[in-house]
Amino acid sequence: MKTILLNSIKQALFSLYSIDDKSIIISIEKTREGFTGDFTFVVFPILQFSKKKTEETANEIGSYISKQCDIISSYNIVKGFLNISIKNNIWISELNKIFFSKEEKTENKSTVMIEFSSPNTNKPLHLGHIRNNLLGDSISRIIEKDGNKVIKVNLINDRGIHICKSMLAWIKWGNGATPESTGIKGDKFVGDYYVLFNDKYKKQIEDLIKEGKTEEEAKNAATLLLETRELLRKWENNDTEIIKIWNLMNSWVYQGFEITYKNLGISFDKIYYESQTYLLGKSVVTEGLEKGIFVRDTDNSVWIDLTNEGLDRKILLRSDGTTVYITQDIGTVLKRFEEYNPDKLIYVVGDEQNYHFEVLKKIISKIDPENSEKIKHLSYGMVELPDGKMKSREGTVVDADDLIENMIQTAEEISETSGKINELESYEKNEIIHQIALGALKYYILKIDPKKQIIYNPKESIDFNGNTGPFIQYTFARIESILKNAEKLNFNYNFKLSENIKLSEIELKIISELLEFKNTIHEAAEKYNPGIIANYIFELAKNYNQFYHDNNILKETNRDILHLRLILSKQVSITIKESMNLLGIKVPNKM
RNA sequence: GGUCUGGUAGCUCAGUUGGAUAGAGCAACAGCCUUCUAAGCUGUGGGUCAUAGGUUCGAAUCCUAUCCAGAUCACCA
Repeated sequence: MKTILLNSIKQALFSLYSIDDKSIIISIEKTREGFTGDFTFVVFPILQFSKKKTEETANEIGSYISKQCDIISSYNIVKGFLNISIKNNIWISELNKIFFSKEEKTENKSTVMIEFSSPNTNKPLHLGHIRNNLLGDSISRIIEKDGNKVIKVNLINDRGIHICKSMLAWIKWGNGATPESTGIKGDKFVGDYYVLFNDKYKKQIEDLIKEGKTEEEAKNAATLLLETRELLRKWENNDTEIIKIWNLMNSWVYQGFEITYKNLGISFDKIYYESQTYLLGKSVVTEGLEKGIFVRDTDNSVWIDLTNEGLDRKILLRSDGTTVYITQDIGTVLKRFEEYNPDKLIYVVGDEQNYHFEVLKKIISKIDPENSEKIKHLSYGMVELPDGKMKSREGTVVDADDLIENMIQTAEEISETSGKINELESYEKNEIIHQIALGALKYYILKIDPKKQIIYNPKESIDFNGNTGPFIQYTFARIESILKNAEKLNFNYNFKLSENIKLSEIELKIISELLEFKNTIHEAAEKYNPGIIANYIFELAKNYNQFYHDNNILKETNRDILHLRLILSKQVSITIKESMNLLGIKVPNKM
């Protein structure tokens, strides 16, 4: 419909003022609230070609297209704005089209690999990780829905000096305790030992300073740190005893993560472990050295000089030959292109690493220029508390499991008061409450533009009214209830709507929104922004609620109008379900 | 200090790539349940779009400077 209109305008411009596509970008937009019309064409840019007055130009275009194009019912002009109204029956025929068109399976346009989550095995998941997980999961769904093949990957940070800290603490002070013996969730259990290590280490340093050492000396002399380093050496030399403990502790963590992932409804196609990838980049660096991309310093460390490109010098191999963070990233990038040859490789990582990814792209561009352009860093703002950053060491962390548990409790209370699902079986009730709790949480996080930071105030609970997940779920449940009651009317949905119905303003608005669904998905996929989907559903649900309030659908006596309203409702419910699914949110039939 | 990101109603956020009178939701206030689910609907109040210049028919949107907040610039990851 929009394309027909656009083409007609293009034709008008060409035949009236000989303007072709290339000399100017022609676009139409939705008519603003408060003005008559469905679409608006701004004529100001045309004046330089028409050399006529604004009104006159607008009039010429208006009368040309309304003769040419038979979907137009009327037009009006306000200043330089040409407002065009579309015939009523065209809207209905468009609704017929989307309702009866079978979901065409689009061929996979391209293959997109998305890395997200990437947890550290020392730290239980907190609200920051939740944002990462939800963004990664949602954007995967959106890109897939937009017609691409998506591979979701997770790279678990399971090695390094920090992992040795919790291992050392457990060996020294754990007395053989396990998550089973203590009843603590696996990832929390290990996380506690990490905290314990830091406490003891801090104390040791304080003691050393009291003995008269400087802070610097104390840090190097602390036996705990020396022992940790020794542990790391043993690990890297494949010491069987250490590897055994490492495997054991990791298995606890993974059991814990599994529960949280399941609660969040998140899964991966492939899981990488850093312990298996951390050596990858080394050979690439050696090759690069020979080609002169990298340089070796006098102390034997290897660097890349990016000062010409506005960045700094960056180390790639330490003087002792070991790799750093970015070295393994170089390796995994190249390996992924080799194994899967994705058209895009997206990293969902916080904006604190913007610089890291800038450097990574630059480095790859020197080794493999073609693929470097396919790397995309989906950067998002940190989640912070009103008084600053969450710090696991200081205990100012909003724990993922606790937060989910809180949400479930609130959902339960609200549901209890409303009493609408009280008579259900408890397993069914719990399922619905879980859906609502997670709907509220996910929507709350995802509706915000990823690049903005979120300040989460634990004292103000996440809302269940207004622009929220539950509001949309509620709208869906209401529609489902209507459709269920409508079954008694034995309505046959399989014939097309009569096009002679006069649509109300709100009906027209809803139809026009339904028509935008596909474009919205595409836009969200292009911009890597689930918030666009969230805003879209909210608008749709809000308008539907107004429509619901204004019309008693099932009491309508005119069969044609009843038919229209049922199909409209059904299409809205389908659209809500699909778009909520893009945010990873389930919608209940009752609530 | 250099670089990057953000600053829109008391609070949380939109603003379709430069268009008309800047919009929602919370919170406040006033209404609406004998009628398909009131987690809903309707209405009222609330703004120097951080500030100052510039670009043009037209700026919250583009440019420059300044202020505020955050991130980053490691032989950490």
